Formats: sequence, structure tokens, C-alpha cells
Amino acid sequence: MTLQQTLETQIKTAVEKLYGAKLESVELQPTRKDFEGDITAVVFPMLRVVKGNPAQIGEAIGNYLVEHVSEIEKFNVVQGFLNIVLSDSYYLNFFNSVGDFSSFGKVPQGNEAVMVEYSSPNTNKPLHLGHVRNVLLGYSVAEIEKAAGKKVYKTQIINDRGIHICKSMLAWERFGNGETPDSAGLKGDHLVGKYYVKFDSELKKQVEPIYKSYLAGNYPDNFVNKITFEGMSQYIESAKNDKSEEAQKNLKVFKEQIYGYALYSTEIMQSAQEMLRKWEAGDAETVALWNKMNGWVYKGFEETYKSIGVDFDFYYYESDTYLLGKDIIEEGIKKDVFFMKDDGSVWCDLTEDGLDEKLVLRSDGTAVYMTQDIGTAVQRVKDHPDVGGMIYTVGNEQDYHFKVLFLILKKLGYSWAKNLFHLSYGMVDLPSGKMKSREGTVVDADDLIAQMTDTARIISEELGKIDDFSKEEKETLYRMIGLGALKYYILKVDPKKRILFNPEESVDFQGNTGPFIQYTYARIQSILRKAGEVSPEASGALDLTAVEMHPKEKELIKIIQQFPETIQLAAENYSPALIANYTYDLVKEFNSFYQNVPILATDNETEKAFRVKISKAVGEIIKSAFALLGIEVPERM
RNA sequence: GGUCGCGUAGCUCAGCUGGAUAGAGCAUCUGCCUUCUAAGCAGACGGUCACAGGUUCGAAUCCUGUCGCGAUCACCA
Repeated sequence: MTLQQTLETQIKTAVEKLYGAKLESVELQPTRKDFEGDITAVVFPMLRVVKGNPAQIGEAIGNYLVEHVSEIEKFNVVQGFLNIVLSDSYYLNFFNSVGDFSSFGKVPQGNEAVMVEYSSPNTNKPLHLGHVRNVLLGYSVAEIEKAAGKKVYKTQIINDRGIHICKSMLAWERFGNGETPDSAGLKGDHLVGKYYVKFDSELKKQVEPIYKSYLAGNYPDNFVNKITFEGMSQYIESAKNDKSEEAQKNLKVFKEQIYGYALYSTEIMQSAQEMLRKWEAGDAETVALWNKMNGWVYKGFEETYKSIGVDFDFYYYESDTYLLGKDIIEEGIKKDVFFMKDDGSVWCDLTEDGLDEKLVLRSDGTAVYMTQDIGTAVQRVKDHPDVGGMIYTVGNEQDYHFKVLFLILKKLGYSWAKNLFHLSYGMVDLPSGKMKSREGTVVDADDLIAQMTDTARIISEELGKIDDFSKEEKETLYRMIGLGALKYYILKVDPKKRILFNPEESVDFQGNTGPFIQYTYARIQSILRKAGEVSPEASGALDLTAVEMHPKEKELIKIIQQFPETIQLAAENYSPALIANYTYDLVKEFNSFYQNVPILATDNETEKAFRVKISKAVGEIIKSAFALLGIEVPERM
């Protein structure tokens, strides 16, 4: 039984004995800094069943507790708050009872597995800052779930097919002159991305004259929407002088639609679609080109993942899964989960759940995104029967999609469908707005990492604390710190909030940052090295159960004690931010202790050993908390 | 327009299932390196928690409405 539980039952009995009233629950919270005490019981809610003066009631309960709970030393009552002061021995007992802080707070792995999907990029361009957030979140949540006792499979589904890939392929074929990553001296994903951009600029060139001609009302005779569009262009003509808001809005919408159709009328876009048809038909030449270019991209991605320090247990490829799900749709029709319309398209009616009707199979029998996602989910459980749930790390622009997906899987009756979670995160925006790879306004992942490493290098060299490091040691350290800064910066923010990233103001290395926490770790290691020199078996024979604790030591132990529940909370909420914030609180408190209390410079051997032990514990918690965020810590910096 | 999310200090963010005077970092200002790493510590300054109602002994937190920002509502992925 935890102390919290003991207090709760004891307070309930106290109220029953003193006032003959039954409490439903007891409101306990950590005591605020400005008051004396460790845990506070709030008296106000009790007034519903106990009539009287809150201060007097608090006083009475306090007296009862001191008598019946040995861990309580004393108490005070301020207004309706009963502040309980725990004895030092309670904290010392807890602290000394933990044998190994390096595994403290982690729950042994159970049998239930959860699959965490993250990254899932398109293979037509390099990874950017948006992917970085995705990858960091997914990886970290996977680690947190592991620490909370789940068996975890990390996976991603690679979007390796579709029109976007064909765009890069076509542009390379036309303008590439056989260029390869080697010949260009470029990472494969960057090379392919270059042709994706090339396609777009070529497309813009081609679309201009067509768009203008459409605007002028010249549509080809076989144009599907000829009549509609002629109506539009007439409207646009007549609305030119109408400055009303509505007319202007319509004007804009019409123009966009016409532009959209003009895009599809370009030769280059038609060729790209032709290429997609060839790919789907299994045309050997097309498939070979696709294999070659995807190969370049995969190699580039691997490098980036390695450099970020994330990994996957296995991969799914969309080219393998995009046909999955059709058989499930058939079954679903039989089960009345889906219905077929006259044109042969298949839908799911979600209107009773407050949503719309959703298409799950096109009228020509081909799959849509939803079909594929249903099929893939089922496939994953087939592949790994111990999977009891899945976490999809995907941006919040797909909130609706996942809401529908999960609902459909539930309707289909899969037992694991209740354990699906969309780890939805906010977009990473720039001051100029959204990142757009086609327009070159993206923060490239590889560039960003290099830039962070550079900043770490500049700061480290200025400080000059590691001049004796070898060149390799230095580079490893700079990368560790640069990545630490970046990862912490991204992970400390609540996933669902959007992040505004300003490339002009680089990520901080001071204050509430990754490097600050890494620095504290390094400091602790320095202490431990010195402690070893001073007294090799300092803590061995000494009695650490009767130490006179400094308030800062007590404060530290309090925070240390919260680590296990923080891991649980983070796992329940799928939130690495909770781990980040916890670590910061711990580290801040430790630095205050470090700066105000002599650790090695004390004559009292017991005191010294105790302080060293606390420092070591804090270091180990920093290390394991940061491992949950995917951040490494250095021995020196 | 319907639905969903967000709005806390000049900036970036905490604030758990409602609880005491709303907390950090950055920036600005003051102190502290002859003692364990100053990427640090100690302190000052800075808030109508978007706005208006409501529920409650008590609201940044829950409910309703308004405003602002974003996303989404495709036989796209």
C-alpha cells in the first residue's frame, strides 16, 4: 500500500470516528512550496458531509493522523488545507530501499504487445522538420510504452507508390541525363527530391498558357466539364467589375477550379499518370526505374534515421499493402457494416455516429486509402498475433480519417479495435506559414541536424572544457548535444499543439533545454569520478538511515519518488512532454542542491556518502528519462 | 457553412481527474567562478489565463455563446 492510499483510508476512518460521516474520496495533493508540508489534504470537499469550520475539522483530522500514521511527523492547517509533514525517516527508508536507480520506475515487460507506427514518408523527397517531429514522437512513445511494461513493435508504412513517385521518376527520365547519387554527390533522397521539384517547375511552365486559354473560355471540345467551365468563365468575365465580397470569393473559387483542371490537362501531368498506369500494370521498364529510384531514397532515409538515432523493428510497403482490404470489404457487406450503391461503389454509413457516409471501395472496384488502411491493420494482427493495440503517429490533419478508420474496425468486430490510438500531433510551421517541399520552403532534416551540431561545436569550443578530447570524441559529443537540443525542443511541447519553428532564432542551449540537462548529467559524472578518488567504498559500511537531511535533499528525494508515476502517466497520455518536464524539474532542483550544498567538500563521511548517492541516483534517472526521449547523455561536456 | 483542435508574461512553453497568492525558460536588469564543470546558481521586472455568461464553497481547468487562428469535410493520399 502506498502512503497516499494509507492516508486516504486513515482520513476516511478519522472522519467516520470523529463525525460519524462517510467520505466518498479524499482530495490529496503535493503541498505548495510556500507552505510547510509534503502532502496536503483539502478539507473543503468534506464539508458536504461534515458540517463545521474547515480549520477545526482539519485540526482534528491532523491530530488523528499524527497518532495513527507513523510516517507523519506533524501538520499545520491553513484555511481549509491540512498540510501534512512527513518524517525524514519515511524519505530515507524509501530512498535506501531502491537498489538500482538505473531501472527505477520501469515495469517488467508483459505479454501484451502494441504496435507503434511512425515516420511513414513518401519516397519522392527527403525528410523535413515535420517528419522529424513525427519520428521523435513515435520513437519516444514506443520507448515509454516499453518502460510501462508493454511489448512494443516499431514499424512504419512506406508510401512508395502513387502519382507523387511518378512525378520524380518522370522528371528524372526527362532531365536527369542518367544522374545518380554518386555522380551528383548527393544523398539519394535529396537527388530524387530535386527531380520532384523539377517536375513541379516544369508543370508550372506548362500550365500557364493552358490556364490563360481556359480563363478566356477556350476549352477543347472533348473537355468533360466544358459546359460548367464555360459558365464559369462567363461568370468571371461578368464579375470583373463586381467588387462585392461574394463575387470576389466565387471568382477565386472558380479560378482555382479552372487552374486545377488546367494542371491535369498538361502534357507532363498526363505523362505522369500514364506512368502510374504502367506501374500498376507491372510494366518492366517502369518498375525497374521505380526500384532504382526508391532504392536511392531508402538508403538516404536510413542514413537520416541513423543520424537521428531512431530505429524500426520492421517495415510495411504501400506497394505491398495497397491492394489489401478488398476481401474485408466483401465480408463487411455480408455483415451489413457496408452497403453497395447502384453504381457499385461501397460505403459505410456513419451518420448514426455523427459522421458522414464514407466510401470504402470505388465504383470500379479499386481501393481507396481507407480500404488499404483497414486491410493493413488486419494484416498486422495476422503477422503478429500478440498485438492487442496500435498507435498511429500521424499529423492532426488526418484526425477525421482515423476517427472513421477506428470506428469501421470496431463495427467489423475486431477485438483489438478498442485499443487503437491516433497519436495526433500539430503541424510544424514556419513564421512564413506552412512548409511546402515543392516551393522549397522546408527545413530539411539533414541540414537541421548539421546546423544543430555546428552550434554545439561553436559553444563547446568557446567554453574549451574538452580540449583534451580526440577529434572523434569531439564530433560525437557535438552531435549528441546538437541532437539533444533539437529533440528536447520538440518533445517538451504537448504533441497536439502546433510548433512554430523560427530558423532565424536557433534552438536554445540554455535554460529549459536538452543541453542544460545533459550538462547536469556530465556534472554529476564528474562528482562521481572524484568521489571514487576520495573514498573508494564511501557508502559501503556507513549507516545511511539516520542522516540529517538538508531541505534540498528531501526535495530531491520527493521528486525522485515521482518518476515511476510519471512514466505511467506519460504512457497513459502518450506524452513524451510529461517526461521532459519531469526531467527538467528534477535537474533544476539538483542544480540548486549542487550549487548550495557541498557534496564532496564536507568532513562528515556519512553526509558525503549520502550526497554522492543522491547525485548518482539523479544521474541515473536523468539517463533513463532521456533514453525515453531518445536523447543520449555525455560523461563530460 | 458543418465538425474537430488551439488561444496563459514581449517571445517559447508548464499548469494532472476543478483547490491556496497562475509557474518555468528566453529577453531586460542585479549579484555570485582562489572551493565539486558559470551550458550553472541566487534575485528583480513582467499576467484582465482571448471575451461574455453559467455551474460550484472554490474555475486557467467543467458547460454555453462570441471572437481570433488552424485543420478537416474528395470515387486524393
